[in-house]
Amino acid sequence: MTETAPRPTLEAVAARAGVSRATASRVVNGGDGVREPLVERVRRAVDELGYVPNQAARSLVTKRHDAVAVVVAEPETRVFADPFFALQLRGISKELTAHDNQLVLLLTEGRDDHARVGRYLAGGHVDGALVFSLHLDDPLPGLIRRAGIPTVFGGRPGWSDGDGGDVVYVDSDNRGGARDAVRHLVALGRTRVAHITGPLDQTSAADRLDGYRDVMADADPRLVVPGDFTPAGGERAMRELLDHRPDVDAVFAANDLTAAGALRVLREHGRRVPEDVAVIGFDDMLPVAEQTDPPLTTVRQDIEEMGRLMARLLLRGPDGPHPGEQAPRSGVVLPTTLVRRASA
Amino acid sequence: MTETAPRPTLEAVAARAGVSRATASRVVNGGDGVREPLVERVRRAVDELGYVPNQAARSLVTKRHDAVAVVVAEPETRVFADPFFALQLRGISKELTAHDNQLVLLLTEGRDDHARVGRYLAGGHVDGALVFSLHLDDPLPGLIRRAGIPTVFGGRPGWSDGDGGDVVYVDSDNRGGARDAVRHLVALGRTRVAHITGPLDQTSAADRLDGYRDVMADADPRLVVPGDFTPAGGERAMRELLDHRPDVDAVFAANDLTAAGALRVLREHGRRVPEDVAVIGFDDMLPVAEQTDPPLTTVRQDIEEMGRLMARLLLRGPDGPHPGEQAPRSGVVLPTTLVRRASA
DNA sequence: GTGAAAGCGCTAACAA
DNA sequence: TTGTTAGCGCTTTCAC
Repeated sequence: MTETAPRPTLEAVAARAGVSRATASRVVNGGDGVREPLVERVRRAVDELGYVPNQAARSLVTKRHDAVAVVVAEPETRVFADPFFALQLRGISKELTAHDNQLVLLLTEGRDDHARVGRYLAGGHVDGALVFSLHLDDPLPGLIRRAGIPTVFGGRPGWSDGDGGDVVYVDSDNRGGARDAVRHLVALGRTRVAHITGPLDQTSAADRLDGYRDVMADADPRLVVPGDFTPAGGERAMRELLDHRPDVDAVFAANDLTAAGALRVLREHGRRVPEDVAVIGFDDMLPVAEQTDPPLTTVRQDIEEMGRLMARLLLRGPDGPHPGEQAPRSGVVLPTTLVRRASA
Repeated sequence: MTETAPRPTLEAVAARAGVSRATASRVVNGGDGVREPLVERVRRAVDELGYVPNQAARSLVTKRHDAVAVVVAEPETRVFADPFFALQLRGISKELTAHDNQLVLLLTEGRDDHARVGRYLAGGHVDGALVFSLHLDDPLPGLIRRAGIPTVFGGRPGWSDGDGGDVVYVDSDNRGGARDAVRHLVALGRTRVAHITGPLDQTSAADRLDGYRDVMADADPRLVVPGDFTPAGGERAMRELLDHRPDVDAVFAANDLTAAGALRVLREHGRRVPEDVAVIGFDDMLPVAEQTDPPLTTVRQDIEEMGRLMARLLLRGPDGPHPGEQAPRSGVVLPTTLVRRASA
């Protein structure tokens, strides 16, 4: 990596504009309290020299970094196999950019990485962290709390906080969305509504199951079969379902991928969808939901907005754009909507 | 964003270990030329205090940042709708982590963003950039070259470099992979092999078309129809194909998504795959290729490895881990392999 | 081998 | 309003 040409310093700008470094600094940082003609001269000098502030020097004294870490625990490849995370990332990026913050991405792959991430966060490189922690037993949240930097979680964390829930997170209404889906199936006249769950150590999956149970309180336990958010898991579960309860007339799958798998098995067994079995997914992952046969009725969540909101909450601290307005001390839950297509 | 507790400085470590700041610094940076007992004492002090070096202070003097920007131009949502980019990102992240570098993600959404990114890169926040620039007319590459920082491109850039090709990039062998695919179809005895292209302003798509032509030099031009890397585009193209050349007996689709669309239309028209029409995709995007009906024969590229390699090339400058070993002055092309499943 | 001291580029008191 | 000055925490000559 070759060394680049030395860039002009504030000193150079000040000299060229015929002012002190302090005044030049003031102009660069907004120009409040500097008389117009001077502002003008400094601005010109900045342009002519192509001056860009040295962030390291600035951080050294301000102790701010205008950077936010996005931490993604990634025990499984799955996290990346669907566009879910990418969409959140995009929302986050947009919001951070709007506030002139940089996005530092921290991907973790195991124990060693956890230590590394903990060190990084504790090391004061960033002003805050956005964390995607998927599992109940994830050590990451603990590490991060110990690092003592402002944090917003993506999805409701699985652990309960010892001292009473001042954990900030953004989640979508998994339980409510599941309820809507199942109610829709019931309204369609289905009476033997099954549920293929997600991995229940993730709160999103657990919440969806709860939503199902809210409506189908006393359903046959055999109508609930475990899945894992993958198409293969959906196939397996659907076979089991067909085995134990061949009379099943509706399936609420924990996500679209699972539903896609179920759909395939149903076709394989000659069941018509939705005539014989109605199917509903969750996520409204377009590339999946629109491409299944038939297209999938599903529960939509605004994933990009979740990302934006996370960033907004993080930035909205005492030093944030709205000093008065306190960040919430716990979770924010975004609504979901049922999207009707052909499968139910 | 609340201010966190003041962290221990090198000064504190030195005091605790009973050495000078300079010695403490030496130990923290590897400990060369410091006598063992002192090293030991400093190490202990670091642990006890939980000392983490202040990166801003360090950068201020070293002018290095141990950070690399990943720039992703994202004119279309598509970039994120497939796991392609996510996989590269993962490869990049792994490699950077191994070299203690941070990953700063820069997502761009339009003209304004370009200026912002240019400023950031020129501003000396990072030691280098990994750039994904998809289109021929993208202004980003120019901006970045002007920023004058070491850069590696993901995919062969569409523009040719004025002063003779010292553009470093990593690509996979799109042309060779396409050739293999088409040859395989020919070997199957197919004589009317069609190609559904990708967007031809992307070099990957253009190269795949070239590969097709290498083998099918004098095919009916109507066997080549434009697609856009999406399933919808694949459907459209397949319909056109069936219209103009109902006798088509094989299709090489520019990517798996396109192939999935084509497959659907073929089924719709009662054509059996592979009996009536053999189909091959490109990418081996598992969630797509394995889940189509029938599972897709396709050309695999090692996407994660591309990411790793990009990072490795960037880091391998004069200051990198292998000072002697120069980075290549142009492109590195990774091989592809044909993965046989049921569709051809 | 170790320490003293200078200084990276910037902001923020404080004086003027 | 503007300038002077003192660091922020670290690395790196340069003496010792």
